Amino acid sequence: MTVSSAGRRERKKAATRQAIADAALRLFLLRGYDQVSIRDIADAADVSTTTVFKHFTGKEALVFDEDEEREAQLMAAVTQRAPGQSVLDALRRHFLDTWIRIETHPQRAEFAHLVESTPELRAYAERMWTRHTEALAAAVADAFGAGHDDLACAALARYVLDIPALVRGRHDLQVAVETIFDLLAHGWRPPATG
Amino acid sequence: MTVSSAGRRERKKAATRQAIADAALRLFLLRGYDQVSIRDIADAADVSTTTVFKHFTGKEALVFDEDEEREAQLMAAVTQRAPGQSVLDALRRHFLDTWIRIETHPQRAEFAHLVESTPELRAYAERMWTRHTEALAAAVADAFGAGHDDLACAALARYVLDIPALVRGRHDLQVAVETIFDLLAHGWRPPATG
DNA sequence: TACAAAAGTGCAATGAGTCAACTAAGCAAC
DNA sequence: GTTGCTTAGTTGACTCATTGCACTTTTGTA
Repeated sequence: MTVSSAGRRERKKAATRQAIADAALRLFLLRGYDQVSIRDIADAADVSTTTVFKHFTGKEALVFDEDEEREAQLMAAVTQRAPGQSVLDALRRHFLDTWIRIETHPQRAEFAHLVESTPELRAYAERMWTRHTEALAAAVADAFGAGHDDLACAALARYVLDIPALVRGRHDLQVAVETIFDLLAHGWRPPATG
Repeated sequence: MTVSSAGRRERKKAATRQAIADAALRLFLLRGYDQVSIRDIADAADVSTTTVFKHFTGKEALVFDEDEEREAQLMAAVTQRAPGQSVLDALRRHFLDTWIRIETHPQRAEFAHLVESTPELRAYAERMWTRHTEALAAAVADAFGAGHDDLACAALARYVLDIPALVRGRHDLQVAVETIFDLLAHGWRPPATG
């Protein structure tokens, strides 16, 4: 029975994890982050509170269950860019094409609002996002054969990862992203004022 | 006796606050952040634990008791820059002159190590620092008569405030800071290799 | 079948942070 | 000075996140 039962444990584990994440998100959206306790989530998912912590490092992590994917996409944008395309250009395209699309997806709206309206989550999201700085910096450095501690690469990585926070709430994300990349490519210029 | 006794309450309050902050820092440096409870601090300062929270918003805030000052300095660097000096230049000078001097001050070393070695504090410090983005962005925007929501100004503010995190741990802060400002002024260039 | 690893449970404990009712010190006006 | 308002501080109980431990159940495997 090795084949048919292979990974039953894995699947059940994944199912439990998903049940917890689903229950958490549902309750958070329904009542607000602060108004939901781990106990509530555990009950809704029909597990014990300790089991919740076996699957997630903390309450905040329950909200951001699918972040590795987006990091991977970002990394891929650099490492698997079209031949002849510059790193900066690859990143710009990634933001304009992939990132904006995801961010403006209708389903994303209420989730975004949840994060937006909970200071604790906003802080966590930002931390989580900028935490990928090292990985992206390494990818950029590799693209140039520079050392992983190269300052210019680290700066580019961080500045690019700041973009989501910077353009948040702008009416025209497209224009906003272009503005930032223009600054990164050509240097900062004073704003044009009447 | 209006003069000599004026604000005795104020002074006592300030004294209590200081006693708490001092006790906290002393214990943190002695035993490490995680190994000190609010209870310990309250006992050392001879107040109740609730009093601690009357003066400080949370445990982390006990460590960063004097941050408004540095924000004010930064703001002043922009608003009170020498005539004819560009904003970017004023900021560069501020970092090279004032910021590096403070950061490399001997007394600062053990404090820096405490923050450095406590992930919770590192995250908090970064958040605290970048939280001033709005204020700095407004100051920069004012310098150009632009609106307070001007994206280019917001980006510059955030990117400048990222500098401490970016150059942390570099052997030559001077060079590191110059590198970043060069990027901000003239755009990003691939690192020179081979 | 028997055994080891992993998933999950229950329970108790720690520690941060909040709340409400109370005490007492400062301060002002009379 | 005494009356009375304001506010710092106290006390103790409470909620909740998070951890550790000992235990049971399930699953994979020899």
